[in-house]
Amino acid sequence: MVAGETVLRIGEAPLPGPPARAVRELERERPRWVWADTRESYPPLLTAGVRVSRCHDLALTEGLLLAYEGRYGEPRSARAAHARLRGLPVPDDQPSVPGTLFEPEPLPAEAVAEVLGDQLRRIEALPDPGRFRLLVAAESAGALIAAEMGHDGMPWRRDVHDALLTELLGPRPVHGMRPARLQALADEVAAAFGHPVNPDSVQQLVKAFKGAGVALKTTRSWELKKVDHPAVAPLLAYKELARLFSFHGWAWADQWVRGGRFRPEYVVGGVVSGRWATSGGGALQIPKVMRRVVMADDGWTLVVADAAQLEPRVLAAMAGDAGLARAAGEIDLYAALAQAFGGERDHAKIAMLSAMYGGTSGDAAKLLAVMRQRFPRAYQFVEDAAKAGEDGRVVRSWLGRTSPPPSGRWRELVSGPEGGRAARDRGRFTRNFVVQATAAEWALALMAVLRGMLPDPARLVFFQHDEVIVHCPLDQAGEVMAAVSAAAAEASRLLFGPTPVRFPMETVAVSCYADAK
DNA sequence: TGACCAAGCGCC
DNA sequence: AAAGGGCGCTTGGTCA
Repeated sequence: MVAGETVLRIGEAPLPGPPARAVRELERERPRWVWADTRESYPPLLTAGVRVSRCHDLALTEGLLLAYEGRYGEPRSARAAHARLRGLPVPDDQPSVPGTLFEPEPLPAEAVAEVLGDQLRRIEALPDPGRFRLLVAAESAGALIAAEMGHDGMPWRRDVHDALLTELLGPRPVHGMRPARLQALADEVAAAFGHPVNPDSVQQLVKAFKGAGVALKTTRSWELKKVDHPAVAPLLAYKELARLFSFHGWAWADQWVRGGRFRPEYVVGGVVSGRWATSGGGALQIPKVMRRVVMADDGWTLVVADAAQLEPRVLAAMAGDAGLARAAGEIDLYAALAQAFGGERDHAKIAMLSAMYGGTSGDAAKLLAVMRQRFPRAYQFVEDAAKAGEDGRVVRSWLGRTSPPPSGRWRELVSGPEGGRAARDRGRFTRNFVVQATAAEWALALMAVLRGMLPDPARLVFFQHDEVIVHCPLDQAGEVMAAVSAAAAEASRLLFGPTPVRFPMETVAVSCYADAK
């Protein structure tokens, strides 16, 4: 374990000396490092050129355990966990911004060992410690990967980015000005109304349309598209380009791209379902048009791998529904289901998605009835999750991640006149949670296994829910693609054991991300 | 002036 | 081709 200047492993005495060198030495035995917070301990090691293969992140584990134990929202830092053990005042979680305000004293190694021991005991007390141990391992591996991806960065060609922006917006404007193309569109909008209107202001737009005899509740794109007015076309174009300019324009690149690499800040488990979030850089919302900026280095390639139809496969495996699992043994799950839905692949797809997300529109009800009859266990699985949510109970993923409990506000609301609405909303959330959270676990397991199989110097450089990108030398492409496929099989074995459900990856090696798919 | 919220839209 | 849930991020606008 690593705590400040002290380095030791379980059952050993503290070792003196610079952490990086000691860690490098001990890493030869591939221990599982235990530390308070990967975000604090790992980046300095990476900077020193040291990588570790496995860890146990106390803070992430504490968060998972507290949620399982019905103590959602209690501080989850290792320091807080230690204070609770000792009956001391429990410090609030600090927003993790290293190097700002103050850096707390590192947690002593003895305290780290104490918290670890407590966590391991609590895990053993759970109904299925094996699954939860896998969850902890996967979450911790995710923390390593997130730190490494932040360190290595994703290839990002600033020259291509600049050319793309210039093509769409015009040359980079001086600070505070609109690019030429944006200004031209804004002028067109104003001309269409016959007076100046700020196209970034919802209020001004609604007022301007009202003056032109068009009543609008919102200025959402799909709403505007139904309106017949000369301002609509330039306004829609403006909105799209303005977003590009302010979200992923030159200023964004100045902040997030250095040395030909985009270095986002991932937040492992940042979404309640266990999906990752970002705390800057917007790595999970990069518009598709920007993918052409992501290019492999000379002599290297990008292996882009996408889990196909992940969520329905996860449901099939979890629910143990023989019929659905049989269909999920095929490459195209929806096509395999089509027969049950009158030969219509689209109907099968709508039925599955409605079951997982609580959809009610269009033909959903009719198709759900078919699903209930043909795939009763899968249907019942998500229905049970929805019922739990409506009743104010929590639900858990396959490995044991627990949904947040309902808020006090929700409990008030649900007993009021609009109670039915609040209950149904939460039912949709818990219905989706069990599937999305388990899919996130599968993806974490995939990445953890894949990371261990990658040949040096291949690197994971991007992760987006069910998609990964590996940057590697051209001559490693075949090996990496095979590793992706093997890792997917291993991830499904780890989570579900023997199952007819397959988890195919769509994998391609490309020099530019835009060429995938 | 800074804190906060809502709108809107990008990704899965 | 939709449908659902989840997020982050920027801007304008309000309030203290």
